[in-house]
Amino acid sequence: MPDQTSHKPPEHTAGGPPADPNLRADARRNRERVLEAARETFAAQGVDAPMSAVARRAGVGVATLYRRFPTRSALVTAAFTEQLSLCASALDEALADPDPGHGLYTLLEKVCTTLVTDRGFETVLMARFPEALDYDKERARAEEGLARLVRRAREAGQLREDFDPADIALLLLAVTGLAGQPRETALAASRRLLTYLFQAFRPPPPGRPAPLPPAPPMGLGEVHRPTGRP
Amino acid sequence: MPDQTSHKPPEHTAGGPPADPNLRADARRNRERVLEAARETFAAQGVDAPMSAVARRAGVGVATLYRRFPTRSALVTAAFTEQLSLCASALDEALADPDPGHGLYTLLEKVCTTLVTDRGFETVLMARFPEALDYDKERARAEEGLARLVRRAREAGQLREDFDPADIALLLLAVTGLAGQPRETALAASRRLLTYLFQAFRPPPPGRPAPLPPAPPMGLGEVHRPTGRP
DNA sequence: GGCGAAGTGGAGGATGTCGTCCACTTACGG
DNA sequence: CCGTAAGTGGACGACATCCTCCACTTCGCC
Repeated sequence: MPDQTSHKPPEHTAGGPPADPNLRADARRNRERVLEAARETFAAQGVDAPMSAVARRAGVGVATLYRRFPTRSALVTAAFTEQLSLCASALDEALADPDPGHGLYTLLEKVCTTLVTDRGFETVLMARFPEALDYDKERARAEEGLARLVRRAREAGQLREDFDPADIALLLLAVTGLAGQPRETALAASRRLLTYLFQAFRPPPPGRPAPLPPAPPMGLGEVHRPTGRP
Repeated sequence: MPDQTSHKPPEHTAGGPPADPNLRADARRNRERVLEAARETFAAQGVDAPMSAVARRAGVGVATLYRRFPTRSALVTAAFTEQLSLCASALDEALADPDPGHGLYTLLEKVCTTLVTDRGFETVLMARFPEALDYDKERARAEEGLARLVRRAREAGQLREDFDPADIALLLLAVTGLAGQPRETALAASRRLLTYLFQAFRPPPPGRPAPLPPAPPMGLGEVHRPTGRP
């Protein structure tokens, strides 16, 4: 055989869904249980929930949790990776849609639903955990794809001339504000807000000039992170 | 002199700006310093900032703080009373405006600016501290006034038929989502979002039916409070 | 001035979370 | 089977925050 000294490609990536395939069976099982517990706990109590709560819910000792996910960021990141890649493929679908306006709307509806349903996800999507290193690449890709989608929709006359890609971030941030409500309420609110905004995003009828104030300087990756204690 | 026995009208209201008039001079001074420190600290670190941080910033011992404001709610509540009553008078002005649409817009712009500028204020405005008892009456009044304003604006043809008072709460909640951004960004974002939404709130041109999904069941006082730890 | 009550600051016990360490258990290749 | 290394749970020390208690200081009236 060509080689042997355990010279595995160095952990090819961090935080991702690839549950190390050379993990003992029970360990891998536990890892999954922890991730699920994390999602549930975060949804119920927010991303600041005590680690021990996650461990308890998973039926696992804290040590296990800390061994698999040394920091809270790692846990949060890993817990929402699935949702993240779901968003990524939703973006691909949107780009493939022949009707860019429809594609954009569908995409945002999906993302907003996730935002409002899986509480804590905004923390990851909105770059609040910079430690999620490989997300940077992912995010750049997303940002670029979004910009393309927006440009196309605008050229197709489905978005007003003064629409700015930052308005997407604006919308996502706004939806985030609804996330505290009980699930059904939040869903209804999110749908309604989205509908309102999309109507406002369309080119205005010729009669109404309706100028906008300038777009805020926000990109998906540039949203401000809440200050830790100084 | 005509009278003396300190028979001041009994504390005409609670929780408000009327710093107990029969408080020793230095005590009253300290109370103000604490309130200002609280506003600053909350703005910088959020309403969960340690009480000791507030005390330190005010240049006071913790005991002083706790004597004046026995609970965190009391402090938060008191700290934002001024903003609250500012909002109340803004509502009165709006109701007095002969153009209900303009009044509503101006009102919301003021409130949103406050929301985005004084971080932590949403906590009070959005009923996150139920202990603020007298707010209940205040809130009921606000809710009623808002409903009236909305009705008038709708009757004047300045709001679409399917506009719902809950959409105001929706808007405020959405703006809350922007509050984490740095001040200037948040302000720009808030203005832009408001403009978008107000355009969507106008009656649609006859050509476009543009139905809305149902309004979420939210009143100003019914926003869900974040779960404490169970 | 001087005295009493109101006011004050900081120490300190209670509580809760973090993250590590280590003696025990379990999977799984031989 | 059985040995061993991977895996595990919970106890534990460090640390932050809460809030109370009490000896000392200051205000303001006589």
